[in-house]
Amino acid sequence: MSDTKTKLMDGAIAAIKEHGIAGASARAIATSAGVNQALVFYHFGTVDELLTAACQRATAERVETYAERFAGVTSLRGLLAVGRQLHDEEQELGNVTLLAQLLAGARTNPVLAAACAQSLKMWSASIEAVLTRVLTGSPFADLADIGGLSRAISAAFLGLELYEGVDPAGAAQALDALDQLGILMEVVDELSPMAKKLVRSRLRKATR
Amino acid sequence: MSDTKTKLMDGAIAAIKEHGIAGASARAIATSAGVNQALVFYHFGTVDELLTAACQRATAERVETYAERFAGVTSLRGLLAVGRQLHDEEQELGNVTLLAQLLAGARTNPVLAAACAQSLKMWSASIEAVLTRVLTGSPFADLADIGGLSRAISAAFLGLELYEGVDPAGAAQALDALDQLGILMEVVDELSPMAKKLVRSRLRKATR
DNA sequence: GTCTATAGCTGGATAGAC
DNA sequence: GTCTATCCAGCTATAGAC
Repeated sequence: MSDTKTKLMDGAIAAIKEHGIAGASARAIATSAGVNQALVFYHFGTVDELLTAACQRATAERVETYAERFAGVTSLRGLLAVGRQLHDEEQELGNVTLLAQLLAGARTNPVLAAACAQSLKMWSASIEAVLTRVLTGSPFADLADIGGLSRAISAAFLGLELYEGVDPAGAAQALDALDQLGILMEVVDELSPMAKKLVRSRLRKATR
Repeated sequence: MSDTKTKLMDGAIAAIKEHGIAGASARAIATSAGVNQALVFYHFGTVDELLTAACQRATAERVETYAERFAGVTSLRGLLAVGRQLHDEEQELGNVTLLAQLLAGARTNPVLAAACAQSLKMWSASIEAVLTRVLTGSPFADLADIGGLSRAISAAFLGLELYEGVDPAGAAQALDALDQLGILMEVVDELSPMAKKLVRSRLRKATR
């Protein structure tokens, strides 16, 4: 991978963070990257292709960074705690903004949509691995759709990111509420075997 | 309110739905509205001001439409059922896309950000009213922060909307998982008084 | 691979006739 | 209030020198 290509991908990410997806033009990207504007087209053909490549690389990098911490999670609340760390750190770095901007852009851009779908899958897969580990033996493990739950969690964090942009206090409040939901699930998990059995059968009945 | 102003707001919404926030130019909006491009500036000063006005009007209209159905909700799962209806219908109409696009645009546009914050508040307030009614007497009513929970729900739906754009099957799966969470909360709510008391005390302890 | 220069287009915004 | 005409900025993309 040539040095210029890397610079351009970094520049693309910086430009989206600074100007939003609408302002991430070849010129803005080249300026951020400190290279000539024409090189965008030489190396990537179109701006969209560059954005796509940058998106994939950035997500892979971030998922990698969190892999270790996800691996250490042993409870639902622990997962949320990592989620909050992730939210705070990525907020600071502007990385989830990035994904939200790319997703908004993906609406009217099929190339970008494909890249975004893959990025979301990377995050969901990380969460799914944790959930599978953590929920084994709990009353919902056999009933709940772990894949669905991990996607719901990914989506919630995505929404929170957008929310944060316009109402930071509200977003913090929402995170606290999610924590309480996690507590609820764990509390149920720690009930006496009899109570647990009851919950299990009610859950089963309700899902029919 | 003059006829042209109304046409322009309708046109703005149509343009965002069709071209995304990045493609909602004065020209595109005027074409959608069937009026002259210069009238955007005569009536609203800037494109951003027009987008802001259109966003507020559209949200108020939609919240109004759902007020009655929200008022009829008597359980958490009932709320989610209305949420699914809302998700499906708004998906069909493209209205939540609209909000997501506006939120993405708000990142780099303070005027729009203020309008979006108000729009989100309208939705959260609707949900909060339902939650307050539905959760009265349940073990989490006095512990859970209802305001936070309603914001979390708003955020989750927002995120799902973006998710839907790139992975519709995954979004549907996520909604099913949320339904199961609702079931869990209701099951706990229907436990024997003794079990309920236990959950309540565990919840209290865990939130400390 | 990298640069300059530029063609060709679309965008926001305004002046001025009606 | 509405329309035409237009200015100018910024955009993608390419041609061609180095």
